[in-house]
This record gives sequence, C-alpha cells and structure tokens, in this order.
Amino acid sequence: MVTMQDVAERAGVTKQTVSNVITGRVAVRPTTAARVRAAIEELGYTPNLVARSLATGSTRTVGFFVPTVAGAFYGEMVEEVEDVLEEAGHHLLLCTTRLDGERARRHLAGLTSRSVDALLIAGDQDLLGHLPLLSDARFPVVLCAWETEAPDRFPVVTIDYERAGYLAGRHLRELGHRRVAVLASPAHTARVAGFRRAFAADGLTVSDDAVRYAAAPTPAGGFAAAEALLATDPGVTALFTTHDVLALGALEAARAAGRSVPHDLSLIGQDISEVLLTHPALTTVSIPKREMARQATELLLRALTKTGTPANSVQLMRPELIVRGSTAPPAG
Amino acid sequence: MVTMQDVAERAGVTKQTVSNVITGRVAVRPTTAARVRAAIEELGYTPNLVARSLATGSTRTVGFFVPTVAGAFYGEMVEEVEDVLEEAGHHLLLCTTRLDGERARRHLAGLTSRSVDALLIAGDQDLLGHLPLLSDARFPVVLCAWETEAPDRFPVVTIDYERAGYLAGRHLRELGHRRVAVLASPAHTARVAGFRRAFAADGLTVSDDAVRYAAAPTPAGGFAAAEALLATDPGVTALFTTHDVLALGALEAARAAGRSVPHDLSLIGQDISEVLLTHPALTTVSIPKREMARQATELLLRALTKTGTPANSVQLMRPELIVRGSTAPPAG
DNA sequence: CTGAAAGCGCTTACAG
DNA sequence: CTGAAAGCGCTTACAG
Repeated sequence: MVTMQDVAERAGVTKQTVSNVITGRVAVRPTTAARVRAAIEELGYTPNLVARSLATGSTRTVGFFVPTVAGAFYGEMVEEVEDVLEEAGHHLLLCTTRLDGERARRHLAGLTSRSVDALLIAGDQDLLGHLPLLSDARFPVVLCAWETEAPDRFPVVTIDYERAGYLAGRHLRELGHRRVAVLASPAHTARVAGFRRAFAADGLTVSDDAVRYAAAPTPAGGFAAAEALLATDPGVTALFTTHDVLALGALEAARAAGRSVPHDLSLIGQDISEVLLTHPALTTVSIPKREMARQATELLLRALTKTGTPANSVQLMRPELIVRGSTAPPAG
Repeated sequence: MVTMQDVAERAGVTKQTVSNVITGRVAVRPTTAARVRAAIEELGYTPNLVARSLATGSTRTVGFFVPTVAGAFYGEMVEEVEDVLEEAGHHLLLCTTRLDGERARRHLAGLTSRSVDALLIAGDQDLLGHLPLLSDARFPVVLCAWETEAPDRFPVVTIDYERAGYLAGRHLRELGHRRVAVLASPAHTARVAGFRRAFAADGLTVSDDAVRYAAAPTPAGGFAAAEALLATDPGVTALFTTHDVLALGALEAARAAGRSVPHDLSLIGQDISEVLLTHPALTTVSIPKREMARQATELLLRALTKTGTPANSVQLMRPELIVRGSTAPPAG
C-alpha cells in the first residue's frame, strides 16, 4: 500500500507537508501543493484512516443501535441516518438488538473499544437496562424513537407518541364514534393513553376490556386479536390499531366478520407503511420517523464539533393525521 | 482513558506482557497472568481497537453494500450478516446505495480507506459499474443476491433466480393453466426466463404481451399493471408476480375486477414477505435470502483466515415452492 | 516466560 | 511556508 511517505518522496517534500496539503490545516505554497497533489494522483494514494484515527482520536464513525431492520420503520430511519452521516463524512456502524439485551450489551462494549465518535440509540426496549454503562462514555449519546420515559442523562429526539394516539382518538370521536376499541402492541403505552385522553375530553371512557394486545406484531397477530374482539364486542364501531402490521390483520378480520370498512367499521392506524397500501386505503396517524432520525443525527453531529455533549433536551416531533378511506361516521 | 501501559504499571510488568495475556499469543506464567487480569479488572481497561488495527492491519470490520433497507428483503439479509459477523467478532459497516451509483462509488472509496477487512455486495444494480475499482482491492470481496450475469473475478453466492421463475411456472402449468401472464420488476429477467422455460417444455409460449413491467415496485404499481392486464387480456387464468409487493397490488386488482382468487384467477409470487400475509394466503416461491446471506458472509470470513481470496466460485441457493391458498386449477 | 526495541501511518505543536 | 521530533496505543519479532 502506498503511504504518505511515498507521496512525500515523490514530491520531494516531507510527509508533514503532504499532511498539510491534505488536511488544509496549514497553508502550503501553491506550487508545492500542486506537486504534492500530482504525486498523490500518480501514486493513487489514499489516506489510511485507521492511522489518522489513532493520531487524532476521532474515527469519523458513529454507531446506531436499532431493534431490527426487517421492517420498514427502522429501515427507513437507518437510511436517513446514513444520509446525514454521509454529508458529514462519517460512516455507520449498525447494530440491531433483536429483543436481546445481552447481545445489545456486547455490541455496546464492542463499539466503545472501537472508539465510535458518537452513538445513536433507537427504541426503548433492548438497551434500556444497559444505559448506565454509558454514563461515563467518552462520546455523545442521543436517544430516539423513545416511547416510554427516557432517562434524564441523555438528550432524546422522539415522536410525541401520546399525541399520535390522541389524534387517532380525536378523529374517531369527531366522526361520532362512541363505542371504540384498541388493538395495541404491549410497548405502545403512550399511544393508548393519548387515545383514551381524546375520549375522556368528552366524558367517555375507553374501558380496559376495549384495549386488546396482539400476541405478536404481525398481520396474523392482528387478525386473531381483531377477530376475538369483533366476536365478543360486536357493538364496536371503530378500531384503533397502534402498529401498521396489526392494521392489515384487522382489515382482514373485518372482512371475515362480514363488516365492510369503513361503513360497518372504521379503522385507523399508526404510520401505515407504504407497502400496506390496501383498498380501502387506511386512515392513519403518520409518524415522522425520517425527520426524527435526521434531527437526532444532526444533534449528535453538532455535539461532535461543539462542546462535546449535546444539550440535555427532549425534542418531540409532531405526528399528523392522514385521513384516507378507512374511517367514516358510524352507521346508525 | 486507561491504556495498556497503565495496566502494566499496576501489575508490575511491561505492556508487552499485558499484550501477551490479552492476545494469548504467547504463554504467560499463570500467576503473572492473574495479576495482569486483576489490574485490567480494577482499572476497567478495554483495549483500543484502533491502535490494534494500525499495528495488525486488520480492523475486524466488514463493509456491506445493499440497495436499501427500507424493505424486508435486504433488511433480513443485513440481520443475518450481522449475526455471522458477530460470532466472528467483526462489526458491520453498512452502506445503502439507493439506486445511486455515484453514492455507491463514494462509499466504496470511504470503506477502502477505512481499511475494512472484507466487502460483501448485495444486489446487481448500483455498484455494477464501479466493480473495476475493486480489481486491486487488498481485501476479499463477495457478491450476493446477484440476478444478472456476475463478473468473473469475484465469487458469488446467490439464488437460482431462473429456477425460482421455473418453479412458479411449472406449478401453474401442472395445475393446468395455459393462458398465463407475468407482472415483473424490470431487473427480474432471470425469473421471467425461468417462468417461460417451464411452459416451453410443454410447447407453450408466454408471449411478450403477457409480460408486463410495473412502473414501480409498490403495491400501487402492481395494482395498475394488473388492472391493465386483466382489462386487456381477461382470458388469463393465472398471474405470476416477481416481487412480493406487486403481488399485493395484483390481489387488490383481482378483487376490483370481480375475480376471486384462486377460483377465477390464480396468483403466485416470489418470497412473499411475512408482512404481506393476506387472505387467501399467497402461494409463492420462497427465496432463501437468510441462508444466502449466511453463506456469503461465511465465505468472506473464511477468506480472511485462509489464503486471502475466496475460491472463485458461483454458489446457487435453491428456491422452494410453497403452495398456499392463491393457486388452483383454472375454472373451466 | 518476560522485557527492550522498532514499527504500524498518520497528526500536532514547535523551530527555523 | 517547510522540516525534525514526538506521540497516538497497540503488536511483533527478537534477545535474554
């Protein structure tokens, strides 16, 4: 491999001068610089970033923890993070945690000794118990896509999940629905709470019986839960689904129960993935996950150039109601 | 940060001895080793992998190029690659190329100067034009998920896509279908060819008119193409879809055209993602993408320990027909 | 089995 | 504006 020393010899200077023209930190006489650049070109020199990292202490690499990339939600976030990082000349070390806390901990140790410049953590499940390990981290850490209470010591950029649930509830309430139900993933507590709040404003309550938890975040899980719900509580006129894949199952369950959507049953979801576009198109509360990922990454990068620790703040991205074809006023 | 030198002083040895107990390369007297380990524990020492990389020339890091992670296909591959890598103590540098050749090229340069130990490239679109840059790479390269002709110089682990199409065709032919059509993504040439071969065996031909290309790999794209097809060619009794999201659109188009699946129209896809489970469940040819990813990564890692270049071979993973509810003999 | 020396390829003050 | 020196934290032969 060709080194800086090789370039220096070719250009008739020392390697410090080569370094100077590359980094631009120190002015170099134009003619010298041109000679160096020519030598770089001729030799096909490309700097050894490992050596540079050892000397500077910065790897220009950031770690990203994410629960999974098998679904669109985090997958899109990964792409967004990558985009922001690339603009800043950083690379992405990806770790998926897959509901495995021990695995997450191991990766955390790995990234630390690998000297990542910063760490972004999405999802409040797997790594939660290991966050204390980060208390004396030598690099900035930012949390995102956090639905439960976030630890005080790290800045977080997340969605206002409570409001996401509220918007869904308010929409159904305003359409005139009074008997509603929820199909939720267990972790989606904030959305359920927000949904309830929307009805509480009218003195209505969403009973615990009306909140069903799917056994698995899959269409099959949604189908089973919705099927059971519609069987035991046929008076329900609208259904709120906290996870997009559950919505797909619910839609099929409604069909199977002979209830047409939206006339016999309104259906509203959360951030319906593009891949789930169905007929009728599902009304949803969109979760600005790409914007969230972008904000979080930018916060992280800013901390790299500024003080070193990002402002200890909580930034909430606003969800947005998108009315499509699966909701309507109740029949009667 | 605590260094090897600190540990050495604490344990009353030199740093070389500390290195020896950590790497295990050279035997160390048990009592000394114990003292060193105790010092490591007390000081919370964790080796600086950047320094180690500079000294050894290995970063224990592999780059993975993938077209996107916004869908399940490559997302699942990423997780599989990560698993194999973790077992071997390597980390994943992820680059999504997003149909952007220039972006792919930039990332390629970045990974090279970052001294990745090896490179895995999935998908034969974005990076194809830049492969020559890799001709003098100092690290092993393996290609996977390659549907078009692969360049000779790199080993490839991929799916027998031609057979995947063939299996779909043979299934429909054996059910008795004679008037069939294809809904394809433009890049899926091998699958289309295989599908045709299955019918050619019976002296039947699938005309060019019967092969439609979706404008976009989305349910909407599949819907539009299927809708047009069913309108212009209502005699078709079965439809082969080369991409799972197209299948979803096709299913809706069939419904919209008043044709029940599978009685009035059989539908067969490729590797229907779990998230697309619908009623009727779609018959599909499954693509063993996880196994492929695993094989490719293991091949890559083997090259790291052995000769340095993986065997220049082409390994094809066998797809498998999975009959579910969306195919049946033609009506008449 | 342990230690002294050199080196991996860069950057960073500091002289000149 | 350019060069000589030291250092980043490790590993790797090589003596002893």
